[in-house]
Amino acid sequence: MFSLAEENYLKAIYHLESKHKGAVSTNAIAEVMDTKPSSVTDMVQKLADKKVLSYVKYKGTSLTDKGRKTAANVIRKHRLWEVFLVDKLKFHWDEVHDIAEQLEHVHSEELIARLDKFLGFPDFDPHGDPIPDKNGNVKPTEKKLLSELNKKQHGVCVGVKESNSDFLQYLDKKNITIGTKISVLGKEFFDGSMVIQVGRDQFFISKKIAENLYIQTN
Amino acid sequence: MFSLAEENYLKAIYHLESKHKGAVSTNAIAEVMDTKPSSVTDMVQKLADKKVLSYVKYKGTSLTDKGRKTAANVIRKHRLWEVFLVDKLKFHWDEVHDIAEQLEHVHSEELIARLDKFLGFPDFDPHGDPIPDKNGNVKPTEKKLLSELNKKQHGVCVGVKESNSDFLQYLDKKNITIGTKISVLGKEFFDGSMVIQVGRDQFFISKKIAENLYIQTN
DNA sequence: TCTTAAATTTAGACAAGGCTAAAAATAAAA
DNA sequence: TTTTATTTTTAGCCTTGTCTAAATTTAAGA
Repeated sequence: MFSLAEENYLKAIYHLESKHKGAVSTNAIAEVMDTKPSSVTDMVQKLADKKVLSYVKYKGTSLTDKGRKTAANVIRKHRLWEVFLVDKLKFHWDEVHDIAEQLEHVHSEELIARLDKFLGFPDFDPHGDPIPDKNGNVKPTEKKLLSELNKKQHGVCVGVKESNSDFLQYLDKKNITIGTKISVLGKEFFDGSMVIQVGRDQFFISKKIAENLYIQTN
Repeated sequence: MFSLAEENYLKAIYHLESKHKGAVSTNAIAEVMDTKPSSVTDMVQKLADKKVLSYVKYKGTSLTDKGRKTAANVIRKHRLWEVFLVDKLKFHWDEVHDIAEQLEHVHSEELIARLDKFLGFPDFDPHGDPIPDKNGNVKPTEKKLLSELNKKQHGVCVGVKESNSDFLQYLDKKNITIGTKISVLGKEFFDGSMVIQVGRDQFFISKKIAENLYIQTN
């Protein structure tokens, strides 16, 4: 059994590993955890003792299989609770993160199994992120960023990369959500901006927006 | 905002106050919290500083209005989650306590408001205990113990006093649950035992059982 | 009322997690 | 290849919540 703090560290390291390949640096962990590097060193040594990550002084850490599984399980719980909050309690997708952050630490296998069933065994959370299975495995998905599409291509929005509140609210204003069809009408190579079509509306979006929207084409 | 430990102390003191009138003793708190009296003294002094209870050395403590409201709110959350676990996730009523014990500490007013609505604004939890409202008020209910009934009286089971797992499983075996009609066919004054009718079945129950079942008559 | 027993509090210590300041190791620049 | 800058670790301290052992207060019995 892991403490709340330990679970949060494992989760953070899991996310960092999936972004930048190779060992995760102490400073990187400190930044996302919003703590001091010295605190990270302490915790990382403790977690290494518990065999959930391997740590080499001054060289960084990486999760062991056990650590990766544990982290994936916390993320599984987080995302299932997010589905519950949005689908059942009718929260908006930009409101659920902090609450799920608390709910993810409730310990009960049975609870999660039943919640999963109650929600209809969802594969994705409200932001389009995949929900790991009981064993911590994540189905590989072939999605691309909207910014990778070219003129005249189209696809369906299947997720967002960043999910901060401002961005999600922007998407709402533009009626873009998971499942929305998006067509690229024009693309400016100078700054990466695009003109896209969403439903009957056509509008301009910046490169930054296009780089944070995942699209499935086919 | 109160810590997990503080919320648990407030809850325990709330329950103790409702059982035995007058100030709550340090030892009594230590017993239900499963800690040492010295730990209780520390915490109680801290909570007195926070104005949620009044404490007189060697004399015991009692909740202030603020403390009572805070405690009732934790209990409100606990009971709403229990309703969720039983009604929606199909847990059995003897399985939900430990999970609700964790869920009750999730902080979000909005979450509880929406959960309440989702559950249809229930008034009682699966054990028949009343759910306090947002302001910490509990509707006074006029229920009596089955042991207070006499021969030929009858009523409907509206709750249980103790809710330990063995007792709840006994009730299940006898098909007694919230809403079950119970008639007293006979009562032995020597030991307080009874013969009761539940559905088509008639059977003997001990005084101890009868003292732990709440009945509404009328 | 005096004495013993029970309840309660104080003092001092510990583990978890975090912080600051200083030391050590690595990386970058001259 | 030195020197400087950055990253990481160590050492020592703090807070929360807990414990044990000892001291103190209250309650009970003779």
